[in-house]
Amino acid sequence: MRLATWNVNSLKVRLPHLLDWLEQASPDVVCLQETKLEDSVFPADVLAEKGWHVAFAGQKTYNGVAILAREPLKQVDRGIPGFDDPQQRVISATIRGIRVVCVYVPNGQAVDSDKYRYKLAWLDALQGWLAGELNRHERMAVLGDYNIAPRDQDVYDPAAFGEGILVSPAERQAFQRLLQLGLNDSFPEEAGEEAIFTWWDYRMASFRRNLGLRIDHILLSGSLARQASGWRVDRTPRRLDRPSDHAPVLVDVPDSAD
DNA sequence: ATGGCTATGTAGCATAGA
Repeated sequence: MRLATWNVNSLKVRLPHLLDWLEQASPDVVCLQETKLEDSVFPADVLAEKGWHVAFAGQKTYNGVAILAREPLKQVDRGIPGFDDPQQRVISATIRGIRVVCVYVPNGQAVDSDKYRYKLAWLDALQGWLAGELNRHERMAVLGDYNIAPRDQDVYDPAAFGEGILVSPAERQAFQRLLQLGLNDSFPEEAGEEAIFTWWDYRMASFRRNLGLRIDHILLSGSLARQASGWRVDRTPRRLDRPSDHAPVLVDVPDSAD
């Protein structure tokens, strides 16, 4: 079972890229972020024609998340229970016995801004919710755009970022608290510096110069993490005309026979 | 030099992203 996450930065613009990529990369489950589409205009028909089951939670202009799967999605839930939020940033579903949670973590804009405080509160709510979810679901995957680079090596120029957003101690601590729940980063510890970034700024020819960040992550519960393999970033869609600024991240986990 | 793009909503720029 191949799991993937991709911040498409407008599904309207990126739908052709997505359809091509689904054929090329042959994932079984795909979490999308920043669809920027209201539910009434989500391209469910086009995806259904290609054999995809879909669940989505969108809004106008901003945010929006979706899960695509080769098999039917069960127990679809939207948002973080108990955290009242008009921003559509979370959708979850069970596919083939795996609880899949798709997250679009707030950006934070600037340290100490209202949006930064919202980001930290949001992460706190996410952690509280996932703690319980992990007790209910042994096989669980939390995929998405976390807007956090966990280590200095995940940033092309750590000095330039200092303690700003995406790398600030409070954000990194929030990420570590997710790991402490029993979620494991499927990113291999032994990975070098090559091909680990998942986002490159549109400006400054950042992609060509590989000035990027690793901010999209696939976290797995223990039983899944022990058997996961093949973590990788697929940079091919980032090379196309009018690309998303994020590249898809994939990992393979074993199919549960039952 | 702290910018440089891109997408959206909306009709010349403002907001947001990371």
